[in-house]
Amino acid sequence: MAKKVLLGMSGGVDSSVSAILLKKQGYQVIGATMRLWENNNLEKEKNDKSIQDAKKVCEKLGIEHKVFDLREEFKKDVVKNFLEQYENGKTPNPCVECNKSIKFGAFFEIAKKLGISKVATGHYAKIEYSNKYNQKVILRANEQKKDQTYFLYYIPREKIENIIFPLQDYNTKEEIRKIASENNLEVATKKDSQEICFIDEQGYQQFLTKCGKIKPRKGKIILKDGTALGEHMGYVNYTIGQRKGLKISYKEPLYVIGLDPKKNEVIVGNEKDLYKDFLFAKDINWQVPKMQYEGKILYAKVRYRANIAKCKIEKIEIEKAENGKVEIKEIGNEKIKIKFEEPQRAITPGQSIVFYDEEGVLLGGGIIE
RNA sequence: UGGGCUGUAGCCAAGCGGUAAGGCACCAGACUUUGACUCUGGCAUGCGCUAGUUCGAAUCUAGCCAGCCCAG
Repeated sequence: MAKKVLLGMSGGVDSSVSAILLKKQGYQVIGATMRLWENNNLEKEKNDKSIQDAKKVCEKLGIEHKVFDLREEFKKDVVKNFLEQYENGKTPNPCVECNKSIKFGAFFEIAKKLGISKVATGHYAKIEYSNKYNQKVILRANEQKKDQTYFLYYIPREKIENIIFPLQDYNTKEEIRKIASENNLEVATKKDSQEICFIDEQGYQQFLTKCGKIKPRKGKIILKDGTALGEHMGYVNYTIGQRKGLKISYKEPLYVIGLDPKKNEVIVGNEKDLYKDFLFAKDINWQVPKMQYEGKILYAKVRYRANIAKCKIEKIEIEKAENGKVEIKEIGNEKIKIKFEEPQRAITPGQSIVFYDEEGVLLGGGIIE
């Protein structure tokens, strides 16, 4: 009997082609689309459309299609955290949390209940057995530009061996689209999705106000030395490194270099002020045995689209609660200090630092403080 | 009131007789699993106003207006 695999299908090109590839490899594929976020009719329609698209693909391929309602989980695990982080002046990356809790969390559990041990998604990333680490590891995609491993570092290590990324041997989106059109899939020309999936055209500022009940208050925009230059519309609307929307004319471009939620201030400076060569991170998850890496040279990305930079873990501390006891957390309880060889631009609290080895193996990552 | 200085796009600013640089801001598009960054494109038929000199004026002249500074 063919091995079963539960494939997450968004109705897009990538996951549809994944279905084709898995089938070709001899798997019994069960397609599944998740309802994650529905706050109004428009969003419901969007979800229904995605489900319809995925269903059509499954029908064409002669595979089973299921729909799962994970709205509660999504709200609890992803959206809540997203809102809290913004309120604290951080810039969260919900996809990281979603992959851990939803796509490779709740979705994984559903598969298990259905008696399916393998889960697949249309991510651009690779999984291979590594002799070096003696386990299956996630690797960067062939094409660096499309690589999505940045969002995958929170997947618990033991789950990797049951994950399949069917697109892993392809290099470009064009190849994927070609396969889709060769198989006469309507979704072949569907536009790439972008932005955060639960944020609509109105943008995240609207979202924070409506769903998070965050009331942005006006405040000062200041330079490092305290000179007031203008007024902001609420610190939640800014992220470090941001240039657009400050509405301040100055002798040179100004960038946000810090947020102060307590004083409700946005701190700006010039481009040079954006560079730092160290950072602290917490909630670290390692996907390979970590002990081999303390003090060693690693490669890391500080933002999804940042370049990979050489760095070193200077210090690893175990986080302790106020009573001095070691905190037990689901994800690691370490706090680490990273030192970069070259200063990095716009290191932003709430974003992730993701580590790789020199061969592109995803080692792990954490949240920047 | 007298003396001096200034007046170029939303902000800053070059130009000093030959047909309006640049920066910031803003807008549009590209890129994007971050409304970040980056990239590309757009952005004064007109230089406080009015008259004059000149083939030709933002540039020279006169008057007026506005703002700033110093004197009293």
